[in-house]
Amino acid sequence: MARSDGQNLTYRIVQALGVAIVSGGYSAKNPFPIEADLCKQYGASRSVLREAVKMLTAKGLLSARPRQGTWVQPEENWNLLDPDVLRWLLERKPSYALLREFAQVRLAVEPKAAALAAMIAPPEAKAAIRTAIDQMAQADRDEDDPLPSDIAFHLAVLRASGNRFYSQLSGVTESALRISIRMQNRYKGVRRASVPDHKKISDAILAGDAEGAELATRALIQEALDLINKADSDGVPEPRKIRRS
Amino acid sequence: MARSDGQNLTYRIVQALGVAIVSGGYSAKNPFPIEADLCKQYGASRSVLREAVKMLTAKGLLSARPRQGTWVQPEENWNLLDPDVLRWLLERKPSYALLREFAQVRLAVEPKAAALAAMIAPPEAKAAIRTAIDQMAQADRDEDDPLPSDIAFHLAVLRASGNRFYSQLSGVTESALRISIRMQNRYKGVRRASVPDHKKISDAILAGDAEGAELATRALIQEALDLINKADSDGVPEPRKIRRS
DNA sequence: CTCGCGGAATTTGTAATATAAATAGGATTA
DNA sequence: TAATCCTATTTATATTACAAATTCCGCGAG
Repeated sequence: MARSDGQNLTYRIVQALGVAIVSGGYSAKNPFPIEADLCKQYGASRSVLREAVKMLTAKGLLSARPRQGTWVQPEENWNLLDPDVLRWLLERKPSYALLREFAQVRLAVEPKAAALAAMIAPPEAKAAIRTAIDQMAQADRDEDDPLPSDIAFHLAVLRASGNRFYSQLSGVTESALRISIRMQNRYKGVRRASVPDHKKISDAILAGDAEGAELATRALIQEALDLINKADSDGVPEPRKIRRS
Repeated sequence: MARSDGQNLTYRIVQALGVAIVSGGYSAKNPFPIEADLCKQYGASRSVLREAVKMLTAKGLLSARPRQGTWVQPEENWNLLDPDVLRWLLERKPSYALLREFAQVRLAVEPKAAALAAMIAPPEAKAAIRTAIDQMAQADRDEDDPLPSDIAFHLAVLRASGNRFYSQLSGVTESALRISIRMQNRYKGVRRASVPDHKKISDAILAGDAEGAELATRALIQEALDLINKADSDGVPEPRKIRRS
């Protein structure tokens, strides 16, 4: 995994700074430090520190110039669709606004992905969908945590679409789905995901019914979106941070 | 601009390596070089070179380990939605497949963005849409290049949606739109974009007609998608590379 | 007093070198 | 043959030095 595993120093600093930045830890009255200070703060050499800063720059979080120092980019320049950035945001600064916007993305994309999957998914991709839905049902029967198979199902559909951008979203999606679904299930007061609703989607895809898959997916995600809006307007506290792994 | 302006050595190397990677310039028989060789090749110090490699790592293109060297990640790990990565891909290795997949994304997202814009766009956002459509009409009358205002229109709609992910896509979209629209216009044999079709969208948004905006947008983009598929099946040569700026 | 100019100071950019850590691959030995 | 150790290679980290960009301040001319 080339992710920020925290194995080596550079990635640990990327992680720490990335979280601090998206959490709003730097501002006008607490500007982003200069290299020398960051070195002291993290007890790292200038090399590693600069490499970490460069990685965050590549993700649109930072920018630097000689004599002016390094500063946090305005939020609209952040690469929100970078898996790391989105994960940091959702884990450290979850908000109904962000969950709603992400649900809107899902509402736009997943039904189309399901339709494409119904039309062109190769056998292996269909098998992955079938496996996921089976495991969901299994978890439901055993009263296990349905979250992993729920996520796996949505990812499998996105991948089965054969569209590289949709597949890409699945990487972005994993952490977002984790939070969305968890919130959804907690709010509903049940730990069960709605197996029948998911089954409807997979049946349609496996049967090659594009329109049915699209409609069923739209219905499922619309429900999730409605739930977020309801929780928001009901004044339910924002979903809490994820515990450190 | 924190983009790869080519201003300083690091960004020039990021650009050069990024392009080489997405163009498929490295493979089993031509593996990614070790740091020492890259330093010689680009006449750069190890510091700069490592910083450039780290930036590409942050975009999912590379991965490295002691003793094993640095290697190109499988394509499914690339951050396709990173503006740099997508631009490199489209400028250097345009293909109908990629254009089609991107059009599918637009088909999923832009109608929803238009609908949201109709519902909640603040006055400034609506003004931006109005300006863009006016300039399109102007360019049409004057027989100027309609491309810039065409792009501006689509970006304005995405931004007006108030959804940060959609706005994000607009950054990603800019270069993709440039190629898509150019291809579209060239293939149609006209340099004119279809002003009436765009006008229909903006009218609906400005009137607060969400459904109308969604439908009109879907129609426009479906047409673009059909065009790509037709050009592909007609065996029209792939869109050519963009000239160096 | 104001404007412009130049020099000093600060901060990132680049270079060069040295050492540590990880690990693949070969040599050695039981 | 198999387990172990050794060595070579490559990235990871640290340190130092200097270059380049740019702000800021002070000084002098008008």
